[in-house]
Amino acid sequence: MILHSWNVNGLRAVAGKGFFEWLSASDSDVAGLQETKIQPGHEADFGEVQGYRPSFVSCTVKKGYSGVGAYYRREPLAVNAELPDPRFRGEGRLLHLEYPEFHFLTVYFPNGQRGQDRLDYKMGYYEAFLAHAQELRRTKPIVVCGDFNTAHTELDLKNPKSNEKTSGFLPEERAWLDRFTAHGYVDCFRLFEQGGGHYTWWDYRFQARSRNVGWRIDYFYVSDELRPRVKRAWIESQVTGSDHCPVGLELDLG
DNA sequence: CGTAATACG
Repeated sequence: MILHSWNVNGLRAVAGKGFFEWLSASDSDVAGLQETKIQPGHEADFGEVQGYRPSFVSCTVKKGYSGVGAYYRREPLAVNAELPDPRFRGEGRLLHLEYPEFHFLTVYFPNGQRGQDRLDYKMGYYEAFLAHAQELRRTKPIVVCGDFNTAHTELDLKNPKSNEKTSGFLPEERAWLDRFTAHGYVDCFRLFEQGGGHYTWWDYRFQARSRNVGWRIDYFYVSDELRPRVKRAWIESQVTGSDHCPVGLELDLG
C-alpha cells in the first residue's frame, strides 16, 4: 500500500502545474493534501479523477485559507473531519480516513510565526492532536502524515543555529515532537536515512530551493505497532508546483 | 516570493 502527503499550497494553483499528472503517476492508494485553500462549497470543482475519489475539509472561518483533503483509490470505512476539541475546529486542519488496518490521519498543523497567539494555538493543537491520536489508537494503529510545521532536530533544517528563535524550530515545538515520538510514533523517513540535507519545504524567497536551504517539516509517522510493516519512506524533492514537495510511505500489509 | 484575497505563510 502506497501513501503520500503533500502540502500543495493551493490546489487550484497546483492543478495547473501538474498535480493530476503527479497523482496519476504516483501509484498512490491514498494521497493526503494540506493547504488546499478550497472554499466551502467549491469542493465539486475537484471531483473524482483517474480512478481517485476526493474528500475535503475546508476552512469555515477564513476564505482561501488552510484546508486539507485526500484523493484515494481505496475506499475508507469511515471519514471524519477536524479534532473533537471545539477550540481547534473550523480551520480545516484534520482529515481522518478509517481503513481496516489503521486510522489514516492527514494534518495541517498551525503555523506559529504570526505571533504569540498563533504559537499558543499551535502548541494547544499539538496537545489536542496527541490526545485524539491516543484515543483512536485504542482501536487500531495510526498512520499520520502532513505538515507539522516543525523541524525536529538540527539535521532537519539547513540553518539550525540562526533559527533557534524562529517558530518551526523552537525548543518547545521540538520538545513536543520528542513527546510525540516518546509515545511510540515513529518518524518513518528516519528508519531509512539518518543524514542531513533532506528537506520538504523551501522559502519561495532568496532562491532557497535551488540552494537547498530547506526544512524537513512534512512527515509520515506510524504508531510502533505498524513499524514492522514499513517497507519504504521517501521524499520527492524533485516534484515542484508548491513550496513543499510530496513525501511517501509504502506499507507491506501482507 | 507566492497563493488567493487584501491575510498569511
